[in-house]
Amino acid sequence: MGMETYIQVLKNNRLKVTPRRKAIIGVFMKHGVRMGPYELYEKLKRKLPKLGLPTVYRILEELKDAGILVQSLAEDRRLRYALCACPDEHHHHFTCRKCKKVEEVEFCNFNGLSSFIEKNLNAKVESHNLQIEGLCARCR
Amino acid sequence: MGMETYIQVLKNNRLKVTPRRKAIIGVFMKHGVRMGPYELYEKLKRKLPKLGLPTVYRILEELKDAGILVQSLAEDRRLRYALCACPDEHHHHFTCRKCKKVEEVEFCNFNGLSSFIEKNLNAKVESHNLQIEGLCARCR
DNA sequence: TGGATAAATAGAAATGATTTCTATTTATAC
DNA sequence: GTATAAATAGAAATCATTTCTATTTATCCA
Repeated sequence: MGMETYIQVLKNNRLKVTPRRKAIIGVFMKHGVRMGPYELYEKLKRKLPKLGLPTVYRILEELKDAGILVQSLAEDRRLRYALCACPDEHHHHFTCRKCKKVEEVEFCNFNGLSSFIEKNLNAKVESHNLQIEGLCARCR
Repeated sequence: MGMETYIQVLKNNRLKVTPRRKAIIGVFMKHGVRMGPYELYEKLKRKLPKLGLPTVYRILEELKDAGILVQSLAEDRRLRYALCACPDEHHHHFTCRKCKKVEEVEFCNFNGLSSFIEKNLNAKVESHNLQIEGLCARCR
């Protein structure tokens, strides 16, 4: 998925196409790893010396809501973000615990679990979030 | 699962059976909902006026590592904890987004997804964490 | 049962991530 | 080009979380 497609997603979500937003998406496209606000801020402050950390926080949240980024909880109990290559269809992501690379997992067999819950707990399942970790092909 | 069993889990993990730890487990047994450090601190400070918030943070982390508690990420981007009724066998938990009650889901069909990842990404899957939310039988 | 020992805790303090706020700038629609 | 609302900078506040040290306590063992 190229920058043009992400720009289209921004527009679809009524988010303006600003240099900051494009720059942050660009960093994620360049480095396929998950990153936190401060890491992005550090990587961008040369090109964008006036960038503020609050702006990074806000943009990350907006991009997550738009489906462009996925959020995950890191070992240090903080949130990291990574690019989602296909925001349109439901799927999951695999993160390498060593190099932090995030890869798409275009597969989900949650239906069985979901109907188990609806049947056994009589509950209505609304969302599920799966965080998968391990070692990628290169690091294993 | 009763207090005696949790005490046994503490011992198995070489954690001392202290009044604080028992009190925190007790609060979770009484309220079957997920809670954060400050909520527990508030609920306990009458019975344990000398309890400190850092102690609560530490105990929550220890009980999570021992498998007595499960951790989940709440909407406010903070971590909450809930009791795990069967720390021995792998399973998941369902949280009601309205009343925050946490229920056991003694089922997991992750194998299919796992072998999909190992085959397609040539990665080694080491762990997965599934957060399931919705409306419980009472709140739906 | 009582002392030895390491683990656990209180309490104060520091840390630092995250959020809030206001004035200014900028992307977009017309 | 201009109007408008959205986005941003920058400073400051907030507050969750962690660190540190002295003290207390659970547990082990004689």
